[in-house]
Amino acid sequence: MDVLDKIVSLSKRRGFIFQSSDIYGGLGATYDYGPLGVELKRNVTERWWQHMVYRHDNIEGLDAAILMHPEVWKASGHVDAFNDPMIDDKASKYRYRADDLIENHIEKLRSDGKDERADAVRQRFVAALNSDDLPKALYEIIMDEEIRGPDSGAFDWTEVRQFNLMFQTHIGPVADADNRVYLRPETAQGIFVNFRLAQETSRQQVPFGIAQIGKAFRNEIVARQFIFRMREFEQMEMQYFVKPGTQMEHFEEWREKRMQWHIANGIRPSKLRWHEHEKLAHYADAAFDVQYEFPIGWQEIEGIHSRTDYDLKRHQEFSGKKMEYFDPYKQEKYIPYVVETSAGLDRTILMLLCEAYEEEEVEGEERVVMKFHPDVAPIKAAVFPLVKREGMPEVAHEIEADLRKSFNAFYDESGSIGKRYRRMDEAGTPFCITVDGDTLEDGTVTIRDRDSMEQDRIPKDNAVPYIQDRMRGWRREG
RNA sequence: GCGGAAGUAGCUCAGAUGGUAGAGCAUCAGCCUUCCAAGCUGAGGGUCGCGGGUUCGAAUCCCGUCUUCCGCUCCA
Repeated sequence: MDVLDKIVSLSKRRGFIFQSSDIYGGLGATYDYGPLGVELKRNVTERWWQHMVYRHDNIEGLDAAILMHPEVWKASGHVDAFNDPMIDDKASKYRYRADDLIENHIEKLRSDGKDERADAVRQRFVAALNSDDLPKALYEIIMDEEIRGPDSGAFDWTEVRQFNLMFQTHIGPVADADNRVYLRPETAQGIFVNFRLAQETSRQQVPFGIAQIGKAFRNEIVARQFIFRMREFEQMEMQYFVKPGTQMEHFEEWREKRMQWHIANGIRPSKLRWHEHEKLAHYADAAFDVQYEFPIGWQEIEGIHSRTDYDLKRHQEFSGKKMEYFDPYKQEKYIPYVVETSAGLDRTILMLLCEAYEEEEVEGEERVVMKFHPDVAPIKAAVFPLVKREGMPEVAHEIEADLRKSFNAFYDESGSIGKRYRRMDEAGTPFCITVDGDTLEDGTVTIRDRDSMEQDRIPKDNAVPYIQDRMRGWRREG
């Protein structure tokens, strides 16, 4: 059983993450956050909002709708980019993009010196891309050119089928092509289309940013690896609008800030790295991803992209509305450039789960402990009466009620004290307070540290400041 | 979506050749216990993923479907 499987199992067992619609057999690549998971998630989004919006006087929040005008996705390029014509080689069972096959075929003709033929196919290909029935047009080219399977060498194809990665729905009770809308495949466009309104109403001046946390949807052909790739997922992103020509300095500034944020959440720097995009998307002039070393390998959790003025320009073109910013000092107008920080919230959660998961050996027994940074831990402290009598439960409940005024706390009197500690280890609770005989005598309690398993004895009334102090000084060991 | 494998209690699994289900852990209650899951007693929990078929009878055979895993394909 590998580590990811153990994390999946613990997530279900302890109430972090469940498969969606579990009692009906589950819904593919869709997951629900349980009682502990939702706390973890709220802590993360809260920290992100604090870090991005409250600590910067030039960043404003936004919460745009999931449904948007269909033209948005034409302007953004998603209608084209998220529609792939696919064809299967029946011999090898491999699937290919039909347009790629034809482009490669044209390349091959050229390298064989058959330029005339290549030009003819190219012409037909361009016509096909603009045709009303793209799959059929591409299929006919593949047939006429007798393009063979790259892996099998066979000429045995299925029809060309159109894959659309955007979820569709309809406005109004009657479903037809005229009222089709999409569930947003990314949150960024909600920021771009609101750029002018947000800027004017908040009276911000360039450079400034708009931050948003929200759901996005992609009808992924393959969506696996637990919550790493889901069909419904959540993004935390900020678009920073800057003066053209200054984008690289802001790009570097945000790269540094975003990396520090992950480290501040308790991720070891050795498990994080930058990945630079070799081939840039059509809109970008620089793109770096933050990657984390998951049990499944190094994978992206956040992208820092310099998107130029592509998006605002496209919306200006498609909407006919000006997307320019007027600089009152220099008396000049321009379409701002955009530096984007876009983090996957669910991937961040998975990263925190993977980072926290530890198996230790304690006196010959295995101990599973989630070493979350205390600030993201779902439960900050648990309170136990050592035994269920002599008034200890009552005192423990009083302490619990006191703790709950400051943060999420938990009470447990069931099972041996050691068992209760281990339960809280799996929940990642950093502190456990135990009421014992001495508490009844002198009002002190023991407080046990999740990571070291060491105990301090403190006055019970000092529990909250003690915990808050220890949370501030927390460092991941190792 | 294609190919392969799998789907039995919350978890990990056992149930040869078809005769209507078990274990350990977990959970709950009680006892015991003055600090790191291991004592005692008892309880709850499964129409064996779902639907259909074959059969006197199916967890066990056949078909479909859903889900998961692996390999493709895709990935702003």
